[in-house]
Amino acid sequence: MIDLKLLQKDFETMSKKLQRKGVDATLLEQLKVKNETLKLAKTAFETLQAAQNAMSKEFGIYKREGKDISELKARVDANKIKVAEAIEVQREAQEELEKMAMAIPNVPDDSVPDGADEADNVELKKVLTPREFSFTPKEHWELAEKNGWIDFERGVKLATSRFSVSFGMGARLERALINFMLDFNRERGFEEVSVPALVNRTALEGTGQLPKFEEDLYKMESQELFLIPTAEVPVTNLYQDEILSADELPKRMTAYTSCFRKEAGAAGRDTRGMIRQHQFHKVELVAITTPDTSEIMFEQMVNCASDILTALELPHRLVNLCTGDLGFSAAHTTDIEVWLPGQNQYREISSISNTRAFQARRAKIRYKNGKKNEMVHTLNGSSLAVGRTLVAIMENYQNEDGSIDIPQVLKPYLGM
RNA sequence: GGACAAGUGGGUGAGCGGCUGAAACCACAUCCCUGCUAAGGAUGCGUACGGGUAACUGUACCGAGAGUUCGAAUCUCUCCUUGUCCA
Repeated sequence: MIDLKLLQKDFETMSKKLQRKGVDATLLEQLKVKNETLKLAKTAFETLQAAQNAMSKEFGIYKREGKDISELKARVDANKIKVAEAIEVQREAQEELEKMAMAIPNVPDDSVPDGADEADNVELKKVLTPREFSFTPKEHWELAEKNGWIDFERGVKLATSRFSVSFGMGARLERALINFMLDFNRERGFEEVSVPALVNRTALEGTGQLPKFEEDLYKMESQELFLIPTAEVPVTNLYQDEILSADELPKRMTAYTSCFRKEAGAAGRDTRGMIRQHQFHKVELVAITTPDTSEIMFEQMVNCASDILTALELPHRLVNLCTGDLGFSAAHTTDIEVWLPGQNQYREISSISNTRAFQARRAKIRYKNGKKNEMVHTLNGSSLAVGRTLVAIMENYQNEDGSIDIPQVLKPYLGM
């Protein structure tokens, strides 16, 4: 949620910044007016309610003293109608305001470059040099099928398109990667947590997936629960509606979960292979920090994810997402793209975001700063998407005959 | 799945429909006293939103929602959660 107080105080600046994210200026204008309306409605209601409370108190005194209450009752009854009207006005204003505010994305940092889509993202640095192949490297689906690691047809048979099944070394590699990543993260100070894969509406509103992106979520029919699109949702919401003490910050967590996405807007993209699946494994990093330390944490998280790829000897690069590619909740995001020689391009494998207080305001996560309660900063990042890592291993470690070498760091996890 | 019971502030735990935003205790914070490994005393100590330079003040919140009432932590209903017993 955007900071309504700040919007009120410095409308011009905030409006300009949000327009970079494509938010309609008139919508913000309306929001500001609505906020003022709500304030007036609140004051009106509270004044009436105060009178009501005062009269009710008098009522008790009258009765105790045996005085006649008929005149007082008439006054109180008349006021009661006004109170009822006032609260209705306030409730409506509140609802409308919330509806508008919840649909507005986070304010992008000034460091976020302008741009329409991923083509405008800015490369920050490259890590490791892609290897030279003496043959034409194959794409991962070809390698996966050739080695019997992944069966795309049977995934479709069991569910629908964009589902796959891993067999043998493919399945074992996934498990090895998950364990390797969790261990790696733990050594960097992230506590491992295991969380539900189904969450309620409140949790998804807290991290910003709802109300705007419901069409990309799988929803249960029997009750209002959704399959998580990322572990960011349950892990961040662990502390929803809590006031943390300063000395328990920063909180650093890592979790492995399956993630579920309808990929509603991605029809026709990456239809082959396991780049874009409805269900995929991911190891996630989540941090909750004080506002003044969130950028340091951000660096640590980016490094953590990048270092995993380095340990796996996978060439990759860091890019700063432009306004058009930036997610709803993020103030700024660094994507990590891994080199895929089969596709001859870098592809996203991790996304690390600082949402600053945006999610904290929605999820009501605060901490005690001296006497005052302040919003925390929340950050999240993948480290890494397991399926895509497997893809990267297949394409980067392939041999001319189609066989695939195993990265050195994974061998202990495979009993090799 | 069925029966019963309970859900109060960081914790334990009182609470008659008005004098309860909520006793008491513990924890915590500040101060005082003492000078020895521990104790005593004083005060303070929920959250959100609004008004005020400030002291302070208004409204709401006692699992959630709805209702009865001039007035609800306290009565009624629904739901959720937890515990116990039965299947």
